[in-house]
Amino acid sequence: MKHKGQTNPPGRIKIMKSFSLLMAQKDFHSITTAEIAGNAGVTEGLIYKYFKDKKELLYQVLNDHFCKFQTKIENRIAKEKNSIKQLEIIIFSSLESYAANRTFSKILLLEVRNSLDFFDSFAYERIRKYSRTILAIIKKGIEKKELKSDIDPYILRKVILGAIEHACLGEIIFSKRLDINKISTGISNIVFNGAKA
Amino acid sequence: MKHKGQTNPPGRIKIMKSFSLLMAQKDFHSITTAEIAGNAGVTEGLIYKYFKDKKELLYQVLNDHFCKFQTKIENRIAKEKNSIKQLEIIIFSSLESYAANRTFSKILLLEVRNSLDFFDSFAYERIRKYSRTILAIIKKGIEKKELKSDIDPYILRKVILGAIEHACLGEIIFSKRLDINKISTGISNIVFNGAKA
DNA sequence: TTATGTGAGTAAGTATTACTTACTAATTTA
DNA sequence: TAAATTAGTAAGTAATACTTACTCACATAA
Repeated sequence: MKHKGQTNPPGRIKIMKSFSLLMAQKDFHSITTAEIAGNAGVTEGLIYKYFKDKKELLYQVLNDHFCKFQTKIENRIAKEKNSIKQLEIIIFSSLESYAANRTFSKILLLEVRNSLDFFDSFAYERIRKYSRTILAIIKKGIEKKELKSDIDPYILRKVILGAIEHACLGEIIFSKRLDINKISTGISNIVFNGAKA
Repeated sequence: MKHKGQTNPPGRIKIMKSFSLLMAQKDFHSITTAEIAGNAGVTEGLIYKYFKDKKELLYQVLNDHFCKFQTKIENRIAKEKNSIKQLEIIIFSSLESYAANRTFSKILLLEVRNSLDFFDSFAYERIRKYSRTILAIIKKGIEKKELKSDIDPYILRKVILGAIEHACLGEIIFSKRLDINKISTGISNIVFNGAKA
């Protein structure tokens, strides 16, 4: 019997909670279905009633977290008109979100990417949408002459996203503190003003 | 009986070649030890004579590729004195290396990071060394006033490495072509001159 | 009231897979 | 030439992701 995904029964919630908790402690592959079910207080079989496989459970957890982040950031951006300010909000908010939610960060930066399945998932579609938003801001910024006309919008997006992700990576892996203010102003300074003397 | 790692017997070479070939086709976790051994024309047991486990095989392959890359880039950098030029060489050479060797790129950008074991590996030590080289160039650049004195060397390194990695990511995942020249000059332009009009 | 369909959950598998053990055969070294 | 080391094999085993076939509770309609 297949689950239609309309309701959210207690078993399903318990499985996701149990999995999130375990993800905070160890990496995806070393978490077993027996563990997930055991900590959730359900049987292993139930996992497969609600999720196609272990990976889909991972993608669902990621999607849930990303959803909350996305609405928050969109509200913040809407309050600003200047494109550079908007991009600064994106840099700051992304760092803030990574710092505040380590499990989410670990999944997004380290775990989901190694399987091509992810790029067909609903969670990835959400990320693409976010990425398109950034591109739109950059293009608008060039149009309004707030950004240089000779820069490639796609490459600027890559630089910004890459810088954000790389800035968090070490800190996430080794569970270090993230000085959000310092890093976000540092990135903005380099990306917008340049490093050349 | 344990292998001491002094020699490089045919079986070991065949296993690494077989594994590299499979990595070009699918992701790490969906490659089985039976497949590796089968394609190499050896038995499964032999894998565990030369490698502690499947992960160590992955790290070894990465290490081999990285080794070649590192000597090449160090020669190129040595020929340059200006720190900005040196960093431009790093950006270009990294992109070139990622583009030329997809298997290596996939392993480095997508596969090794999800296990903490990697960060204890010999391969990671090599990456740290490379990373220290970049930092040294940046610090020297600030000293020589080729780079602005108000930028944080650690953050500039993060921006550069993040931009490089992110620039390749999509192209690696979806097997697209990489326009190295365009992307490397694009990144350099933004990082050194800034995006603000 | 009773029949029926459905969603939530369980119990007991199975096939696959990473890894182990205990063994040859060949080659090097003393 | 004897001993020790290295290269390699064959046949396991324990664990794990996933499957199958079932029960129970409950809503709704005849």
